[in-house]
Amino acid sequence: MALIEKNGEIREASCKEELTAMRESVEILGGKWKLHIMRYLANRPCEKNSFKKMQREIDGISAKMLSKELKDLEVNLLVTRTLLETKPVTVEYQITEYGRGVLPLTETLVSWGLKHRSKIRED
Amino acid sequence: MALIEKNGEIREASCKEELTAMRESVEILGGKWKLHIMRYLANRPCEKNSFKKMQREIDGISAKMLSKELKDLEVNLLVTRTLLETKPVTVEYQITEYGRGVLPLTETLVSWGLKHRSKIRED
DNA sequence: CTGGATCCCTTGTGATACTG
DNA sequence: CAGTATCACAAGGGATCCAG
Repeated sequence: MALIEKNGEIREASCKEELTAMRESVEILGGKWKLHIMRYLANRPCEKNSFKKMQREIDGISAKMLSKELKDLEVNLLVTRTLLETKPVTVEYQITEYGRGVLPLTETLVSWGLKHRSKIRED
Repeated sequence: MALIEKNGEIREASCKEELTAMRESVEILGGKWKLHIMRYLANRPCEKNSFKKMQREIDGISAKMLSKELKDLEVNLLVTRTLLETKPVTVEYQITEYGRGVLPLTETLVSWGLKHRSKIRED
């Protein structure tokens, strides 16, 4: 059972609240790239993850999508954006400590996907 | 670390294989309704989950989407479809034992969503 | 009752060219 | 280098009607 904190009190979330929470999670983390980006940054916590480098290394992502997704993730406090006053300017992205909270989710998805593939193949 | 079974041998999945697995999971379970439906059926394992009843009880879903989503879920062995020769015919859906394997995922999403909401509100 | 067919609108995503 | 603007297209999803 999931717990919810509202107006200072902690209680059990209702079924409807759980559904809403799930939908919000999917909205925030769903789509083709968000979790991919999170994993990418999680695997490179100490490197200089410049925009250009990310675009080169994340399989087929376009600048437009990378820009948009990073902005969304930043709004949700999952990544940080650091502008460096080099010439020309560079920008570095890093996953936040809070952002690491999505890693259990990506792990669940990875292992489910692997199991599912063998399940589907076996019949 | 996630394990993968391929050609009879078991080994650790490569980073790329993990990404592919994650993407497949999102493709199969993503979208607006799939996980919602799975939770609905998981909470009603013994009831007669007719198409009509589901459409009435799952918030704003249209017949088209419910039909399509259930078909997708059935192909992936996550739900079963039983045609009853009543007059007129009725159809019952149930979550499979295998399908219950997605419940840890929905729980993760629920609790992440609840935590995230309070996180975002607090600043 | 189930759910397919059709039409239509919105959103997501990609390609390319361009600016500070 | 880091993005934005624009165009174009595919996919997601809703409404309605209809057939078995």
